[in-house]
Amino acid sequence: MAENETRPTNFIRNIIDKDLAEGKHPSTHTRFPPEPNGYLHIGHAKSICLNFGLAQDYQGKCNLRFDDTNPEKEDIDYVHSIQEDVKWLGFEWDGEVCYSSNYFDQLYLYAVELIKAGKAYVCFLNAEQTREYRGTLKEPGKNSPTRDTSIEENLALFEKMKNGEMQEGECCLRAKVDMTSSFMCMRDPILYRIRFVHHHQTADKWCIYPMYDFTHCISDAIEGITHSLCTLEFQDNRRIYDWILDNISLEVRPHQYEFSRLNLEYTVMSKRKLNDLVTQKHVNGWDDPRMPTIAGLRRRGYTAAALREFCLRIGVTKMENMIEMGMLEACIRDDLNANSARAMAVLDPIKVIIENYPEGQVEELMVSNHPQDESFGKRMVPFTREILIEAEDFRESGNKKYKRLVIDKSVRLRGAYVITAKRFKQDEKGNVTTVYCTYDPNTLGKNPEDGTKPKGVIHWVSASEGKPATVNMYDRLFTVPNPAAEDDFTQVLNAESLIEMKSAVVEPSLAELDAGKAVQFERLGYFCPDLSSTPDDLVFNRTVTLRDTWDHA
RNA sequence: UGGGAUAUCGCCAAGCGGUAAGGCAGCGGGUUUUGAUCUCGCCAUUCCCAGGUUCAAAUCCUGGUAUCCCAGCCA
Repeated sequence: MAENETRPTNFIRNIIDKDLAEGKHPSTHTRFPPEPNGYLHIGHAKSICLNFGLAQDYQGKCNLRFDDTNPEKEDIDYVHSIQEDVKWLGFEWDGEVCYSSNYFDQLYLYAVELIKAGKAYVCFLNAEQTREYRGTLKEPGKNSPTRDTSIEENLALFEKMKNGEMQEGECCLRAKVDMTSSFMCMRDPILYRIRFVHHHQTADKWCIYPMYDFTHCISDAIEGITHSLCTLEFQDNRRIYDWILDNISLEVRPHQYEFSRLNLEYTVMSKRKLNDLVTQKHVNGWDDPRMPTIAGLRRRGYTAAALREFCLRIGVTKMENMIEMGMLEACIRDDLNANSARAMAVLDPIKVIIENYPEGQVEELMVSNHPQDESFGKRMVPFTREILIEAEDFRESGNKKYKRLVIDKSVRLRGAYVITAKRFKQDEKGNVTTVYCTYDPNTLGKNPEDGTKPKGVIHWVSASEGKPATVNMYDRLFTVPNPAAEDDFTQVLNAESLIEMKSAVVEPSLAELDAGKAVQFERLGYFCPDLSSTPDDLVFNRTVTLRDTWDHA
C-alpha cells in the first residue's frame, strides 16, 4: 500500500487489503455515483474523498457516474456543477464521465433476459394497489394477479411499454422475487416504470426508465467496479443488488459495502431541507457561505485541502455520528494558519488621535506578512496621526484580565508604536468616539526604554489611508446542534448567522486581493474577498474566527 | 420473535484473545509585538448491561438494553 503509515485505516480498507491479498481482484475500482438533482454538499465530499482516495492509495481507478434514471427530478445544470465541485476538491475521475443512461440499451436487454428466465413480469396494479399488495413490515405481501403471466406475453407487454403503447402508470415491469420476504425491497421490486419525459442525456429515446435497484448493480458490473460504496440506508438493498446480478448473464461481480453518512452539528444535510433554505430565502442561494454545500464552503473561504483533511479526520465507519463544528473549523484553521498572509482590518472602528504625532505625516512601516514564515515577505503599512482601532479594544478602565487600551495605560499597536491613552470623547449616547493618546517614538521594533512592556497588542488601520469595506460575519446557521430533529427546522434558524459590518476599514494592501484568496485579519480570524468584491466596493467573508481560549468572564 | 445494522473518553475513531492508538475539544506550564501560532504535560484499571468460556476477553459464547434504517412506479 502506501508509504504513509499514519494514514487512518477503516473497515473498507481492511476489506480491500483482504481482497487484494486473496487475489479477488487484480486492482481496485470504485465510483462516485451522484444523482444530478442538486448541489453537492460536505456529506458528498466524504463519499468523494473515500472513493477517489481509495483509488489513489491503491493505484486503482475511480469513475464519476451520474445516476440519472429519474429525468423528472434531474437537470443538466447539476451535471455541470457536480463535475466542477469534484474537480475543485482535487480529484480526477478515470476516463470519460459515465452516466447510467449510457447503459439503457443493455439494461433493457437484461430486463428481457429476466423475463425470458421467468424472473420478471409486467404488473398492472396501480400505485395504490401495489402498496396494498406489498404488505407491511410485519405482514407478508401477496402476489400480483399478473405475476404468472406467460413469458411470451410478458415479452410482448414489455415491448409495448418500451414502444409507448402503454399509459404512464398503467403498468410496470417487476422482478419476480418473493412477496413474503422480510426485506421489503425483495417483494417483487419494480424494475421499470413508464414516464413520457425528456431526458437530459437520451432526449426522447425512451419512455420507460429503469429504477435504482435494477440500474445501480448492473452499471457497477458493466464498469468493472470492484467495491461499490454507499450509505447505510442501502443495507437492505444489497439483497436485491446481489439478486439481480445473480440472475443475469454478467460475469463480473461488484460488491456493495455501506458506511454511515456524515452529520454535522448546527446544519442540515438533506437535499430537501437545503432546497427549502434556498427557495424560502433563508439564505442567498446554494452558494451562500452559510450553506454546507461545496459551493457555499468554497465561497466562505474553505479550501479543498481543508475539506479533504476533514474527511480524513472523521474516518469511515458504520456508526451513526454527529461531528462537532469544531472539527471542521480546526481543519480550516490549520490550513490557513500555515498558508495565509496576515493583514489588519478594523470592523467596528473608533478613532484614536495621537496628539504628539505630526499632523499630515504618513509613515510607511514595514510589517511581516507572516509571523513564522518569512517566505510570505513584508509589506508597507501607512501610519498616521489619526488611526482607527476596534471599539472593544478600548475601555475607560480595565481589570487585570483586560489587556487592551485603558486610560493612562499603554498598549502596543501591532507592527508600530506603543501608545498611551490620555482622555476620550463620547457621543450623546455614551459611546466612545475618539481616544486621545500619545505615542513613544522610540518603540518601533523595540520595547520602551523605561523597561516597561505593554501587556497588550491591538490591531489598527490608518484613518486617512485605510479603505472602507463591508465584512460579512458568518456564524452557524442554526441555534441547535441537530436542527433536522425539530418538527420545523426553519424555527431554529440562527437570526445572527450573518452580521454585515458595513463600516469596516481595511489596510490599503487589501484592496486588490483576488476573490477567494485567504487572509488573516490579525486577532479577528480568517477572511477572503467575496465573489462580489471589487476594488471600489470591498466585501470580505469571515471564513472562521481565530481560536479563542481566554476566559472572557 | 418482521427484517437489516450499530454500541470503545464530551465529539470522532483505532483495536480482530495477550492486558485501551490517534485526532478534535478541555485543563495546566513555557515562548510570543496576533488573548493566534508553536511547545511541554494532563485527560477511559476501562470498552451498552448481565452472565459464561479462558491462565488471559473491548475482542469468543448466551441473554438483555438502547439507537438508526426498511412498507416511493425516489435515489
